[in-house]
Amino acid sequence: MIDSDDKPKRKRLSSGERREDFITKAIDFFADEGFESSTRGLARKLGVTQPLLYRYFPSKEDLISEVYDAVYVNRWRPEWEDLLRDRSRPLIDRLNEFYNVYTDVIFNRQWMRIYLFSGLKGVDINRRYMQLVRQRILEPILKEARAEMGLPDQPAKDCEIEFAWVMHGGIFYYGVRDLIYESTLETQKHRVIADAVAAFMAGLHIKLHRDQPT
Amino acid sequence: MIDSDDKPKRKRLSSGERREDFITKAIDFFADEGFESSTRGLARKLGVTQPLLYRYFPSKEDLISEVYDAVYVNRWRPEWEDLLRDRSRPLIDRLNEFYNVYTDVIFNRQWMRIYLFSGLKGVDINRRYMQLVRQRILEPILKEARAEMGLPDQPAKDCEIEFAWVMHGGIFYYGVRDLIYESTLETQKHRVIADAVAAFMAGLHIKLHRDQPT
DNA sequence: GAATTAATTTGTCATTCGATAAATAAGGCC
DNA sequence: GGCCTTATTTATCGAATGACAAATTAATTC
Repeated sequence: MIDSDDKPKRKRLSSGERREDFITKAIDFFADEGFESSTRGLARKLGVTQPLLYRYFPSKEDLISEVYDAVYVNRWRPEWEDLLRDRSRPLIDRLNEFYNVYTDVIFNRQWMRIYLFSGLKGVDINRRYMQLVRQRILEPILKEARAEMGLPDQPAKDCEIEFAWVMHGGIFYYGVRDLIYESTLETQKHRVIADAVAAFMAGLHIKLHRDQPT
Repeated sequence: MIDSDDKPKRKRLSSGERREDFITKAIDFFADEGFESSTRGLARKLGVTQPLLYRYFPSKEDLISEVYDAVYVNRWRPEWEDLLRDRSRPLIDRLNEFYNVYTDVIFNRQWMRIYLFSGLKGVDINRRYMQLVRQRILEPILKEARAEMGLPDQPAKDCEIEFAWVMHGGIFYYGVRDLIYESTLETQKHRVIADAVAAFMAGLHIKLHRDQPT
């Protein structure tokens, strides 16, 4: 009557399948419980015994590294960078579309929590990720803005990059409030993005014209 | 010759002093190592034995609660709210001064890390803190903005509050990048704040006029 | 300076942790 | 259907954890 684990019909997976299953579920597990949670808890969630983990990963830390890769590296979409450089459209449209598709990827509980957990652990993968954002997103945005405004191309100043970071961080923090603290209002995401992008673009116009060297 | 702990001249503190010392150093310790770090590690840092902690706090979780209070509750300055309501000055000046003094308090490694650690733990103190920010900071800002623009007083709309959150979050995230990821540029804090506040105010002007019901 | 109080340490217990070695069993191959 | 490979489990180790009880010692009181 009870369909408890009366029959320990343990399913046997190929090495590759099992490994993939481990990583996929480890993302959920560590996102929920943090990286300090036990390998036994993870094994329970996986439906296997704890030592089996050590047939696939030499240590807990190695497993965690693979989680980082699966979340940060594999979910990055190179076409985002193309989108931002498409000069057939006004930059403000590109920014809106970019932040909508970008947040489609990163605004989920897993991504956000893994990002914050790993940041607090001090692993350098976060620093590398932020360099990626700066070089592949923010600096191209500033380059496109100068082009659209008819200004000569030149490397972005520090304070311009920081200004772009404030918009980016403001949008990011909306996701944190939504997914970590679960305390956003009912405003739709695309509306928040539209307002943030509009304010950024207007502010940047003033800023770039003012900061212009003689 | 060696001034090692040859003489275990253990200093004896009064109950009150010891307790205060514990909390002060526990803030540093947990900010550095996270709340999952051991009470033995904390005791080592305090220069006492681990069971002594349990003479002052019934459990580890009780000690952590006191750390929250010391960081969140006790560092809030009610005069911030007065500053924002001082109509003898332009709102943009008040915002600049507010965010400069506010970030003087929260932009330190302790505050930031404790905030992020506790947020991921899911304790409700973060949610309460964000309610505080909304009610005591953001809603007053929107009220002041309407007054300065000569618009009738009315409760802020959700999307207006979210717009204020984006500025607030953008500035906050600057602190995170600086103190958690240690990867900000050399731009001075007050410059970043000035740009963020200016863009917010300009955007808000447009937004409030546009959103105005007939 | 002896007696008393209370701050602090020593000693310890039951769990839980990451990790390893050895035993077991499921599935593929001929 | 028996053999062989290997995926998986059982059993276990040593270290670390939160917490408690009892012993010790520094400071206070008279």
